[in-house]
Amino acid sequence: MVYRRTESATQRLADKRARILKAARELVAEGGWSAAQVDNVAVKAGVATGTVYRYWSAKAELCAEIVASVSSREVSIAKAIADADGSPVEKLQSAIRTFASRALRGRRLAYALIAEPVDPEVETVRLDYRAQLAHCFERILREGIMRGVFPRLDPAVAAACIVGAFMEALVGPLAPAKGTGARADRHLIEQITQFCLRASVGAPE
Amino acid sequence: MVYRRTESATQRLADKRARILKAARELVAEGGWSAAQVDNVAVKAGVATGTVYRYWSAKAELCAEIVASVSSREVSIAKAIADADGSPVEKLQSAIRTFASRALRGRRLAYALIAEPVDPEVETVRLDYRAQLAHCFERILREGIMRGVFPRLDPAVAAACIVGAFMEALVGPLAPAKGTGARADRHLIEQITQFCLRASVGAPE
DNA sequence: CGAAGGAATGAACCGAGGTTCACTATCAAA
DNA sequence: TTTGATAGTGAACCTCGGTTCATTCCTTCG
Repeated sequence: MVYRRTESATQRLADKRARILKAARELVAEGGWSAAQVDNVAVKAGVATGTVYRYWSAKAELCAEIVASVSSREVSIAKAIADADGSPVEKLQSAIRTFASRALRGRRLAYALIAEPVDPEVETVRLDYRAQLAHCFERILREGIMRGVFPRLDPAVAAACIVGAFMEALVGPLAPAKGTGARADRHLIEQITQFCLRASVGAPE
Repeated sequence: MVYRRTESATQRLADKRARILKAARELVAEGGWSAAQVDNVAVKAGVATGTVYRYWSAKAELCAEIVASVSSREVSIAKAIADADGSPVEKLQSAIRTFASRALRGRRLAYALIAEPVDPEVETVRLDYRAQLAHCFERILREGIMRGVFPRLDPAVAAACIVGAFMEALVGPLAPAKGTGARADRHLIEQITQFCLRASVGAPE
């Protein structure tokens, strides 16, 4: 008598896995990595502590999966922009604006994923994400330089500067997560975009 | 019979205090905050664990003092530049270059002081430092805008962008502390300066 | 229904690291 | 030299969080 999982049973498992993952992600989004203790996650997911270890062999793996799943979405968006048609200026502007506005929608999560350090294992995944993101900017910059519309600059350094600039301006000073309202957010995004654009392109509008 | 410390005894105490502080700072400079465990610090300072608590009531206080002492020097330098005579462009350039080159001399320490999170208590001190630093840039920017030599931009946001830009470009990608040599360092500093300058001033050279 | 095996449980375990404290060593005043 | 007070010691303690595992629950299949 071999136990064979029904389709619905498999589904239930997957659901539970997803539920735990979601709970963990939400905790990170609310209070950063330190809020995502295994016990907390379990409680929030309506599950026992040990159950978490049925799906991930260690906490670090769970965290890594959160980083990977959330950030892969962001990176693919950035890639799409970099690959699209259009002038480098437009693309750069679009990439910065898009990324900034998306990050603002979940500041705490964005901070946790971009800046807040974690276990070395998770760190690897996170740095990879950041590198990929920077790489998207780098490609756009490089294109602009080749076409002669951007001034001569080291694309790698400039890309890092761009990433750093909105990291700090968006999620850095907001550590106490002040909800400043949509109006202020728009202003912030606009200013950051201007800053990076001017730095990369030379002239603003 | 009242015990009164001799001058030399007081001196010895101060020396020991300084020695412990230095040991802790060096550990942070080598391996970040996590390397500065109380036991490690004590060993490095040639002192027993408990002795540390004779000079600081908690580890957080020791850490806070490290942050404060190192960063106050940096801030005062930045302030001096902001206060000096000269055109805003020159001052901005000088401030960025100075800060970047100083940070590069001790990347790991710079990272720990600028970016790496710690206990909330220490965090307060660190954020204060970062805010002061940003404020120096903000003042220079504001002056440039008032004089009409800088384009219109939100000085607070731009200052945050500047700080973030070199934070990322200088100490961000260097997590594995790659010693790239003086030549590469100079290039890096030059590029970052250009980037920030162009963003703030409009035209590069 | 009943056996078999996977899924879930949560209390106990364990290591890491900060902190304490009873004790010893040292120093200055009498 | 004795004595009162401070400095120094380091093993033990405590807390926090991740991990384990003996036990129980639940689902499938004969």
